[in-house]
Amino acid sequence: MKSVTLKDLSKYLLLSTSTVSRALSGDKNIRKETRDVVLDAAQKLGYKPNLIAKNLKLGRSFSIGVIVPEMVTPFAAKVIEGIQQTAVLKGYRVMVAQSSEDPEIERKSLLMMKEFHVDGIIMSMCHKTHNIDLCVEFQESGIPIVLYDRIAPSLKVPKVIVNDYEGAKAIVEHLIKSGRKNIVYLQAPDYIYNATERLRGYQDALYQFDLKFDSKLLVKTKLTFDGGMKAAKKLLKRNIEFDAIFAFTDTMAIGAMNYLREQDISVPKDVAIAGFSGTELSTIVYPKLTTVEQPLHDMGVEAANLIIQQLEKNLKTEKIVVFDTKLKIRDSTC
Amino acid sequence: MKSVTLKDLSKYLLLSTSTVSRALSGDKNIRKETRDVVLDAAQKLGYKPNLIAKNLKLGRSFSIGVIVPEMVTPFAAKVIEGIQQTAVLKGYRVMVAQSSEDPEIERKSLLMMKEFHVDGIIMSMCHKTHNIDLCVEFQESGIPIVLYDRIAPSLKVPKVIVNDYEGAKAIVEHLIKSGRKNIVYLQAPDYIYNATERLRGYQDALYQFDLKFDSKLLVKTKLTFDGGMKAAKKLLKRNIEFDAIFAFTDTMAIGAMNYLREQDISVPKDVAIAGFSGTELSTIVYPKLTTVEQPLHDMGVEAANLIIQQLEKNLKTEKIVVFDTKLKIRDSTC
DNA sequence: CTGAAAGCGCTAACAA
DNA sequence: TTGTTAGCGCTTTCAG
Repeated sequence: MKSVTLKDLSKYLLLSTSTVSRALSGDKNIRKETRDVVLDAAQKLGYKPNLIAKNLKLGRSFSIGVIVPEMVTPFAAKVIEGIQQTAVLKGYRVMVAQSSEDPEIERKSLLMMKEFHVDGIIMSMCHKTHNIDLCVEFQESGIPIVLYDRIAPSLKVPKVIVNDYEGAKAIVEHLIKSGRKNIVYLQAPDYIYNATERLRGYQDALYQFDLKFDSKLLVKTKLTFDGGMKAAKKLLKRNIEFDAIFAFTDTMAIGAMNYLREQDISVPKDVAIAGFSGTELSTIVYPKLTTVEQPLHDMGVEAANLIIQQLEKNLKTEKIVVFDTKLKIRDSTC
Repeated sequence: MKSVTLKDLSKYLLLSTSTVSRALSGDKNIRKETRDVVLDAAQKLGYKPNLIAKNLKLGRSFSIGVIVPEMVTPFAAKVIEGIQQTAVLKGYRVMVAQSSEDPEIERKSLLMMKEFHVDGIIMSMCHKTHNIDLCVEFQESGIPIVLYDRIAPSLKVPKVIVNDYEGAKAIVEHLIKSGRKNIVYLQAPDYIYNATERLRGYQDALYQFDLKFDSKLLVKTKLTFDGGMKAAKKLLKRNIEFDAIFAFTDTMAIGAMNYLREQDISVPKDVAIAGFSGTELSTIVYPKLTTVEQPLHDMGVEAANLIIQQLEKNLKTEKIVVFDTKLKIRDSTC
């Protein structure tokens, strides 16, 4: 089942391959009639360009690499969906790898992407500095990079993020307004960019309502259900008084919430819980989780557009696209 | 930042490109010394083979397409992880697309995969017949296909599945043994292969315990949280008496469970709930969900191996690999 | 406006 | 054991 090639087409039409190629690629140096003839024949013979050959010739692979930290939650899936949709529409394929929150795996994935000659890379970094050197190297060797969500602020590349500061501030304000005084912030490790942004939002919300910031209410933990659980455990064990938790991610929030419930602490009566992400997860747990919703699909679309822009126009930007978030108040707070 | 090519290498070594190529590819027709020299030089100059060129020459793309029905749950992610890991190890890249449970999107994805010249396809079909024609066509045109989980029984391709019948039977037995008499089966639409297998397990478990099968307890619904919810709603509205639900997927089980709770029906006291899949979702909901766990990662590994086997050995099998499931009893049943 | 020819980087006959 | 050569399917100068 050999597929029909440009050569076949040119033989059939008694034209040169170059003419056929030009017709197909919409070159202006061609008579309209010949163009139409070629297009018709291509249609009829079922001609499909061989991307591999095209790639070799053009030195591009028409593929975009995506590296995400995890895929346990629908977070990445939603973004990838947006990327995929946009990319395929413009003739790019998408290759996904997950770092599993391990900077070394992330590094290997980057290297792999290079070996596979992806044209560009979209990445959410599991560590804000660890692989910066590679990213710079890639940039310099002509592989553009776009960062989203978990970015490295120092890297001079386009970025797609949400307003972490505002989102965090809004949700903490909501907690305060509903009468909470001792609000824990379940923080992510420092090597995650957004962690500090959301901390700022948390602190400013407190200040604004004349609540003082208490570092005992700051618990650093891993970005997992388990991390959230352990953090809650630690809080109880240390006998720290708190009536609300704002967690860096929904996952952590859910982990904490489930642990508290197991200890017969009522959510939201005793402790209100709020997260950040806004994936489907937040609506299937009990009670439903108050969270800051991010436009994940759109973020993916934007990231894809940014990378393709660089590819097509050879245009180096450092544009930062900031999406707004939406506060979703649900049963875990009141 | 041009990368070093075979030609560069051959010029540098004053050897022909073919010799260098042979050395690198581990051809036996080469003197050990020259081989070593070449390998050394390749290392030193940082030679990386250009896969695109290789692809064009060999008529292969060294990429594997994966088509999954959804990525909202970690189900697909786990399988993909297994596929990815195995594939990359053997020099293949993985390209993922999701059909979103829409056979037409699945079809488009298949076509896209072909356009991108993937060497083989791993797929979990959202509809057991809709795209069979394309699959057959692909097979015949030399693109091998491996099916997993949601298979099409009639397709003569390798398949990776779990023992749906046994898994379903075991979990329903567990429900019966814990005193449940009126067990609902939330069934998936008929166009999903496993739906009928699990139904068989359900029925046989009933028969075995002399419970009669009541078709009123069979509710067909969509494979989503929402589907589960609506099914539960329907059951209540119809005033059907039931003390347990066995759902086709965890997602559906969770949807139903959440709805019942909202109606102040206690799980597991009034109604026990069990699912099928065994992803992390089942452990983060409240109460934790009893489910049939599938070895998703291993299924991915196996699927990747099966496709690569066909690719490398040009070996057409129709091997069906059946994995065992594990019954995970949690708080949603007792 | 069209054709001839070269070449992207690699592999694999075929020769030597 | 090594080199020569052709060619995978396509684009793109350069001539005509």
